[in-house]
Amino acid sequence: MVNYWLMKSELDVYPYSQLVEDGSTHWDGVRNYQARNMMRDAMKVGDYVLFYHSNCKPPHIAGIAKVCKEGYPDFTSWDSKSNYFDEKSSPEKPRWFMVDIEPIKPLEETVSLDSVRNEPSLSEMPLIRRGQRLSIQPVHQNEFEIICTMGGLEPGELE
DNA sequence: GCCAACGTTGGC
DNA sequence: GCCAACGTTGGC
Repeated sequence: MVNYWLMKSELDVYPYSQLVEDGSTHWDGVRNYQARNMMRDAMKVGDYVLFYHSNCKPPHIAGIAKVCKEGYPDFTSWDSKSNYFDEKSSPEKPRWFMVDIEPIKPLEETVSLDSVRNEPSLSEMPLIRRGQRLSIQPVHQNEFEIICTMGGLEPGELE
């Protein structure tokens, strides 16, 4: 069964356009256990991802991506030169995990945080809950489809 | 196992 | 730059 997710990325760190340029990317650097568990245990190849730009005005959902590789150890965690280095993680005992994602389609029109907030059928999304900082969040299928539609895409015409 | 101090996220 | 929310750390 296909699941749906939202992943946050700071606009000036890794925008959706960079994902398009790269063709795919490994989602390294997540150092939060809840987010790790979702990547390690729950995210499956073929799951859809809303790609969210944070730290910009206005914050918004920029495009659709797809999981193309399931949870595996985040090798930056044992690279002492990496910003994401964690001395408690090793290839033998990895502490952190990541997935790979690939772009599917940018939204025709980005969907701002405000418009999510103003859409009653999206009122349950953790994204708009005050103080919600999780960088990966589960999304319901109907929420995913509503956002696609708001962004000018037919949910059915995604590959 | 409690909880205060501290760090990070991220909208505003 | 501010600050609310919340996760983590570490002393006890």
